[in-house]
Amino acid sequence: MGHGAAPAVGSVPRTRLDAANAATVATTLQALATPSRLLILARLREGPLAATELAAEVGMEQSACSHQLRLLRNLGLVTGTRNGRSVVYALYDNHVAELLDQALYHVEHLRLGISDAAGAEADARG
Amino acid sequence: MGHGAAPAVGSVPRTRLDAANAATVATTLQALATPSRLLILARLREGPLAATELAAEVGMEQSACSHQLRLLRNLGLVTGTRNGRSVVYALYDNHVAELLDQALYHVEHLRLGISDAAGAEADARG
DNA sequence: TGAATACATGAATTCTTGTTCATCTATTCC
DNA sequence: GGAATAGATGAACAAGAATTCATGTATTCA
Repeated sequence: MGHGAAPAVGSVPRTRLDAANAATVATTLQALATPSRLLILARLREGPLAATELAAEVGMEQSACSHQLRLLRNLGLVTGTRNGRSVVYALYDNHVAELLDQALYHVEHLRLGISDAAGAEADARG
Repeated sequence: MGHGAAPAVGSVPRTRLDAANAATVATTLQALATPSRLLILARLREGPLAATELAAEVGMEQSACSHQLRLLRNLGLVTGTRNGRSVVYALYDNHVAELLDQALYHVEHLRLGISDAAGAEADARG
């Protein structure tokens, strides 16, 4: 396969995935499946921030960012707490931060093997 | 907030996420953002399997499953190796397995706090 | 060689989703 | 109260993606 086994980063209890859970899990993971939301979460990973500043930092329009923030709130990934005129957003808890970290880490390492995978795939198609 | 900090499961090097990377990372994470692919990956997590059997086990039509498998192959998440008439699919490497494990683990724990988050959110809007 | 099994693929369709635009609510300060 | 700032939200639009259907390719076996 040309790609050795990766070192285990951390061992985590395995969750059994049935068809019923798949839908809800997929819904939550969709939060990480778009560049805009990924940037939002990555920025909040570094600390809380008001909505407008957040939009500015990730280069989105206020409205678009607000829509995405609502989605992330509904998924329970971020919280928004009013502070005067502004609403300060933050990651909900450590699970979100770690989910992000793990996702970025593994995806980055996966991309190192993509050309490799393409080659193996070509062989398979033979 | 009603939700304490989660115990750190494993510490992983932080990846800096800029706008350029966000798109490619999001593309890869989309593999986990759909019930069908999630079921496919979860099944392969338990061991390699031929395409038709895989489709049967996750309850998909052969064609639909094949389309998703192609996508997963192009992302470098799974490999398909021909074995006689059948093509045996497997997770590409340990990073895929761990990404899956971590995602399932954290999402499951996130969902425990969702009603909590909804409450906090209502307060914030108040 | 011909039938049967196992996958792959292209086109079409339908559903979902992200963004924009316009507008609306809430809060602060005069 | 009125203006200004900060966010939220609904409708509309555009783009993307998942599934189905029909068909194509590859391999085995008689």
